[in-house]
Amino acid sequence: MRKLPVKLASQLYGAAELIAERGLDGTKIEDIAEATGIPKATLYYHLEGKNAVLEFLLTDLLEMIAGAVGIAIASAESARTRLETAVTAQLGVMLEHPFLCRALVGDLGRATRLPDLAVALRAAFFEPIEQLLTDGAADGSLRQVTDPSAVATNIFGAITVAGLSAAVDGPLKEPSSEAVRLSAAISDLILDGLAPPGTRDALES
Amino acid sequence: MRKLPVKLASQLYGAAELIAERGLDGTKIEDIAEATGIPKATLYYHLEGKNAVLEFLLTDLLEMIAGAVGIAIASAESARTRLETAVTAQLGVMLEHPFLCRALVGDLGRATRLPDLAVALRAAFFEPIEQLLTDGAADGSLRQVTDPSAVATNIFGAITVAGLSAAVDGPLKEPSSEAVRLSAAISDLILDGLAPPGTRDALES
DNA sequence: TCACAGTTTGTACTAGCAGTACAACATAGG
DNA sequence: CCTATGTTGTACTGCTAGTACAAACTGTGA
Repeated sequence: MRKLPVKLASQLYGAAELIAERGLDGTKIEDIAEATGIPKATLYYHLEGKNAVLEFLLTDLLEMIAGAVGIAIASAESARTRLETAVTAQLGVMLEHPFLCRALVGDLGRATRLPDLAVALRAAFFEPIEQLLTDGAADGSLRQVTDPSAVATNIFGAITVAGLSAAVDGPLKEPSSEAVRLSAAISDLILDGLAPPGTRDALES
Repeated sequence: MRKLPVKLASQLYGAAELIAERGLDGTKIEDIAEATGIPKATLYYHLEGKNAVLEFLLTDLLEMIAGAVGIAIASAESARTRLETAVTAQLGVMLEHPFLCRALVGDLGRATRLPDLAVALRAAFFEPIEQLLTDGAADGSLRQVTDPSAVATNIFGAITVAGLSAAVDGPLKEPSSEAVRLSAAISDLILDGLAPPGTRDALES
């Protein structure tokens, strides 16, 4: 795949809503052509097919997430604080782009069958969290867990499903404040847990 | 859709792996016919099309999950204990049926566009958890949280993504012991949280 | 044994869409 | 003004979902 000219790339976003709504298979190339204003022949000149349209859009989303999370975890704060910031950052990007998220969830199967995308997905969502768990155990701001990789998957799942649910429920007027609200619930859960106060340390001793 | 004769229903499972591997759109009706041993004409006599094949398989999976979780939460234990049991139950069913899970994740978009299935999905995964949170706040075995619905979504996400990841990584020799391992990690996280011992109550006071 | 309803299955067909081919045209840089 | 590269319309091919239908098969009940 040649590198897409900037102008076309931006037009391509016009197809996101369509794909989110109907899925890639329910969307005809002609529909994409019409929605984006890019003629079919031009689409095929630059892209290798329908899948490439989705791949382009999703790669972009994942890069945005990876970027935002990368900034969040690069600060000098404790791992615990950076974890909270990273959660908010990821949700923030997801809620800013509900159509891309819906396209992602809608064609997750295809996405996981696109090898580059699977790697990008891991890099954007999963690896930063795993890193923070390690950092937190080191700097003492987070407890050492038995199975860090499984816990990272769980956190990743909690965040991602929260973001996807919100995206499926529809676009928001205030994406960033909603991101703060949802990430507060996640931090509340994964930091303090659900055991009633006082019972936790007792169980561990 | 007429009710499918039992014999055909059981044969239909032979298509699960195929659909998991390639997605529904990558799977030709002829392939399904060959894999299941049911001729194409017979498939169309009983089912309304490709989607109906997927719908049948996924409805079955969701019923199994709803059933297992239903048993788990019906016991007389504390809500906290029932929550742990329910997590294990859900993961158990998911890990027993990796191909169905992969088909589900692979065609999640289509699944969410099948209205019946979306309802079944909520009933199987989400609602039982929400109920347990309420019960736990009532019986004192779980802490009262600020936003129960958001927290339920997070737990639901943690479990589901754990199950789906395991399914995507491939079938297991020992699904039930793996389910125990994964659910231990989840319970560890959602009950005790990641804050180091001693810091939690201080923060809350 | 027969009649009849429902089921099974092979074969042939239709329709719609992804992707290709290609020629005419536009544009920009040297 | 010449050549590279990009743009676009049009026409075409090939594949596959889904349909049509007739022939055969199965079981039930009289």
